Amino acid sequence: MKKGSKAAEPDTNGIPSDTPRSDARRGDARRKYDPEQTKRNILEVATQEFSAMGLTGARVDAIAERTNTTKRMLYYYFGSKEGLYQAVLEKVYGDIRALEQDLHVSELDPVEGMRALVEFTFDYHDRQRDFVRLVTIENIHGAKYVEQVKTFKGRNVTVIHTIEDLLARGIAAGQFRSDIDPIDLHLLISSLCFHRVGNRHTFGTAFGRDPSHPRLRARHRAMIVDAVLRFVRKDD
Amino acid sequence: MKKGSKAAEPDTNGIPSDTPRSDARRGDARRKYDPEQTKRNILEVATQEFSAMGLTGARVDAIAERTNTTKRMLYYYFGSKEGLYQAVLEKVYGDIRALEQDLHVSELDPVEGMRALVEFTFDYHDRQRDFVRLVTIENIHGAKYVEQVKTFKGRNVTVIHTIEDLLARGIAAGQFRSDIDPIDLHLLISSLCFHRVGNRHTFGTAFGRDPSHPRLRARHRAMIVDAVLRFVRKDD
Amino acid sequence: MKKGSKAAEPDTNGIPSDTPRSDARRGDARRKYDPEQTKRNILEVATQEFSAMGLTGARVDAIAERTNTTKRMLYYYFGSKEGLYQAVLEKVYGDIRALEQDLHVSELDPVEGMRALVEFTFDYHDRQRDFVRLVTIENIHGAKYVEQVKTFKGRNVTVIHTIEDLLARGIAAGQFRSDIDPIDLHLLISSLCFHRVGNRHTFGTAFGRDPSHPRLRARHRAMIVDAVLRFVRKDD
Amino acid sequence: MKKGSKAAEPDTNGIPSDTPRSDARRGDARRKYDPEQTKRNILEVATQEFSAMGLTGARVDAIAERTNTTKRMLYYYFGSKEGLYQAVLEKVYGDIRALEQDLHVSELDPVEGMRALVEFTFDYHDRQRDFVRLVTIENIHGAKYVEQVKTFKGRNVTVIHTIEDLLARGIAAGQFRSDIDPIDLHLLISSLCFHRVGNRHTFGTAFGRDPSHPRLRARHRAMIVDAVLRFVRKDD
DNA sequence: TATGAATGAGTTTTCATTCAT
DNA sequence: AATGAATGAAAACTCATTCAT
Repeated sequence: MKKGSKAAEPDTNGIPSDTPRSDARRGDARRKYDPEQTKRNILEVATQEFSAMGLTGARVDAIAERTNTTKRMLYYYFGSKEGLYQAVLEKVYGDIRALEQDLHVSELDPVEGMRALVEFTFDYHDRQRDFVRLVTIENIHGAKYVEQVKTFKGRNVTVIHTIEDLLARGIAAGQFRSDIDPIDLHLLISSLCFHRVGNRHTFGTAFGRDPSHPRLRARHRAMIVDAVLRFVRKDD
Repeated sequence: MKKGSKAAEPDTNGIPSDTPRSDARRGDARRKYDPEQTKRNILEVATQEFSAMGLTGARVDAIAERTNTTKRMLYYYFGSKEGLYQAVLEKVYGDIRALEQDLHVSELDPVEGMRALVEFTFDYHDRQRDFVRLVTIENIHGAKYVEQVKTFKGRNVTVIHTIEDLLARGIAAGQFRSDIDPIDLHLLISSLCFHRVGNRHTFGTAFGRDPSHPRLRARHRAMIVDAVLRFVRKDD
Repeated sequence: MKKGSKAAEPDTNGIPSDTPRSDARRGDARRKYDPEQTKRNILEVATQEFSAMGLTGARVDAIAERTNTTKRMLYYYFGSKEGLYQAVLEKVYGDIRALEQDLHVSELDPVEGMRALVEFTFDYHDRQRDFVRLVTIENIHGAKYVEQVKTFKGRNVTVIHTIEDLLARGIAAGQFRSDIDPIDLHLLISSLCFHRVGNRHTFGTAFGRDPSHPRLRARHRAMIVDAVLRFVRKDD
Repeated sequence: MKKGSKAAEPDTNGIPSDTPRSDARRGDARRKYDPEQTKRNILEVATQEFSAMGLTGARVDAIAERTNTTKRMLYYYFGSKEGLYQAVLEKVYGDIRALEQDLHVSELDPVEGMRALVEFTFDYHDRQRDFVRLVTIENIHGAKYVEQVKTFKGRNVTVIHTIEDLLARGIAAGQFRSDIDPIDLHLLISSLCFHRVGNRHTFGTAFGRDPSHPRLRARHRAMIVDAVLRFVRKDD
């Protein structure tokens, strides 16, 4: 009944996952049972399925079928469909944090730092469609599952701190306006980066233009950076 | 099995629907056979249910129960769960167009017109959460249902025309930049108005701040208008 | 919702039905309501539908839709789905009787008479597929509906009398064997004429050869006549 | 809700199925998990139900109730009502082939071989009423389900080869006519054996004579063998 | 006589989850 | 640690029939 013995890799759009197989088995002989590997495999497949179908739309059978293991293991490790969904959310939020560490905007000039932050946010959303979709799905469910994800709240403070730092330095340098709330600015940036990915299907249908098309991608990136910089810039 | 005969009103947030009841029941006392009323009633309930639960999450039984009729009528008029969902999409997209007609931005000064357009867009999304949720849900499904809605594609051109007109007049008046694509601008405005509503749950969880709170609402409205105007404004 | 306002004529294979429209309205002014016409229309459509789908497979809605009238009338005139089915059986058995009157085998030489009878039986089954299917369907239901059809039993005696007469004259003339039971002979003839029509689909699928194909038709007709004559002929 | 654990045996009329129970349960006491047994049990019950009620008339619930398992297992193994129906067709057509193998007509004198073939065909149809009914039902459905049964087409060639062999040897021996098409002959034999079983209800109603009555049975058997032999025999 | 709307009981199918091995 | 079989509850959908006009 299984579609194949190898589960397709999730659509990470070229960004390597932080748990490569070769690395995970480092030092091991090829074991028959590898719980970590099994769990990871389930999580990968589940990420795709939940992302593609939503929490209610996803089918436990469908997930199990694309897995290297069976449905029973899914319950063995994650307890329930919802448990698996939460594990997926946890993993996905964990992935993004790893990337954010690489952003050292505090070392940049405020304007350049702001640009870097927006570009990073843009690129991340543009690439991590699964993430965008899962956030969307969570909102359909009133964010009630993400609330239980421990890593969730903490990671968001970081971004705000980054923005606060940028704004403060920009204000001090006479480059930025002083009346901007950092959380509002984060919302503004997020909006611009998120919407074009999350709602690209209805947008594409409505206007016959797919916002994720490579050509548009570059233009949107420039436009969003431009819009944000114009917004924060101090009027002369 | 029925919960009662009083169907809950949909969350239209004070904006009257374009098919007022008084008209539908013209002159009559509560008639037993009133197909239009029956269909409207089903659609209203279904809008809430689909909006709240998603296409897969919604339950036909649950919809029927909150209706004045039975499940059978739902199939009688809409053929299937998906057919009903599509009818809901059609209605919801129809509602926004009706309102757009009332915006006579072409009579306004470009800057004021732009402000009016953004404020309208902001207010609409802020109030019509069902609409925002349904669009989100459609995107989870890759917009495949809205694609089958005949009236959908033509419907959206209007906004673009409005924007084109505003841009042209603003450029002519030396107020606006001349390098802005109208569809991109629409996307930008939409992003700002949509995201804070659609993703308010995860946002609220992340930052302990509900973007739909009345106090934030006004600030966001001003911020978004400001951001858009700064974006389109011609540099001196 | 209706497919069209005109119901397609049943597949009578070129043999005119005994109740042509023009005839039915003879002498009438074009009346708004014509109960006989309505009934006939329903019966024609029902014949096709029951013949094509079986008693359980036929859908009252489907019949009504292809009718000039509505479902309600169907119940008005025929009481129930089963009532309509029985009316169809009655009509179909009535039709065949009308044709049998034209066979005057008693005036023919026994061998020629037998040939004529077999050819008539062959042609009738070959053309009246609806009849064959309905008989088949009745057998699925243990013939419990046809038992209530008044015209049914009577009409079958006629054939047996015809055969008895042929056999008697053939025996007297030294042409036919004297040990043949007329009802058994009728069964034999029926078998040969019925099976190739009733089971032509599985036969066609099994052997890649459609027994109703015109080329085969002539060959089968000759073969069956030949087989029957060889069977009844007296050995020298 | 279950009627009980004793599932009624299908009407195999004394001919053993090719998958005897004793073998399936080899050495074990009644096992709880025995997929083959479960599938076989469902198939047996389904054969009866479909045969008795037709595809549309059969009720999945009714089948499940007479089974040792639940309705769910029926879907687990056969996917759908139609899938189960197809599996029944496949089994039933498989059964007849198995028996055909035991007929070694090639070792017999042509006339005796032909007699043996006809008698086998007669006996098989006479006993396997379920088979006859299912074929009838398939024809109501235009053979569209049997067309999807992979094993079906190849299966039927065997009989034709047998007939070809008999005809060739009979012609060589100067016993048979040389102008007979083997498929036509198969159709002729089938007709005679099938019709009296498949249409015995209407026949019984029409002539007050049940063709499946033991006394008639023997007479029909002899008559059909006689008719076929007279048909193939070479004229002097 | 005629009609479109309405319906309750039933029918097929699906789904997350657990059991026996 | 792992598995294929099994399940009950619920979900979507259908159908012959009747009601109100």
